[in-house]
Amino acid sequence: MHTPEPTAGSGRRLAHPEREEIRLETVLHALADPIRLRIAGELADGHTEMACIAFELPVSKSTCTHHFRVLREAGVIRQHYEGTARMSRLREDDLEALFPGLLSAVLEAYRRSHRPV
Amino acid sequence: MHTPEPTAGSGRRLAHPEREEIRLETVLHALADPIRLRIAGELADGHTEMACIAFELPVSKSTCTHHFRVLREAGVIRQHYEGTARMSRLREDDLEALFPGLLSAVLEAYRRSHRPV
DNA sequence: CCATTAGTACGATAATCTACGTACTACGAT
DNA sequence: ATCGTAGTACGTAGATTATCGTACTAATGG
Repeated sequence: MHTPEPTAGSGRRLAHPEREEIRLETVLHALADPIRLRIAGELADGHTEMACIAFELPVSKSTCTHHFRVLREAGVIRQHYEGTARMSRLREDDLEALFPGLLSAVLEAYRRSHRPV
Repeated sequence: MHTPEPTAGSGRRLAHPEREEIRLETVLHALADPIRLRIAGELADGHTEMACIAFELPVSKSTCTHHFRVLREAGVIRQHYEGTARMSRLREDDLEALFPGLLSAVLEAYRRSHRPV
């Protein structure tokens, strides 16, 4: 096997769960971390699509990679490459279909808790 | 110190966070565990008030205590003694005031995921 | 070709979490 | 007073998680 992978699309492969594979506990766990909740919050508020670097998170690059992977594997975000940048967006349609009102309630709660009143 | 505590009320003290102290991340974390999600689900569906033993959870007594404490300290449930039984109920009013729609969305999602269609 | 940029993979470490058993306490009933 | 019931407290083992640094890769631009 000298031709390991066709390297389809933009070159790098990203594993996403299918809609039916998304589990409630996993989604809640993904959103229970402050860094990841903030990522979801920023994706929801204005920046529907963002590269990882644009978040300016208070953690190292590799920790950042880790958190985006947790969100992606939980089914909270969808990622694809654009050049060297990995763009992320919320899977609002899938989550809404599976767990109606859940994501929007979390995001609204996030706004209330983390923004000055 | 021979009179350690007034032992008020039903005898044993239980620490609950005030409404303002309840944090979104902590609530999500509390609900992200399968056992605790199930507890919340059973409290929501018919048994507004239940003793710990009545849940028949597939874990030991001490683990059971642990999970109820996580839920209580997160602000998800309120507990009080009735004889030797510790009764639990969801803090629906507090959670609804803080995070509107969140608890009901989680519970509805739980019903969809964990009950046969 | 070389440098830069954006991000991954791997390995380590420290913290946190879940689970358990054992010993204990508080209440109610006999 | 003693017993059973419901649950806690404590110590601990094992798993998972968050964090980091270092080394690497893939795309873009000189």
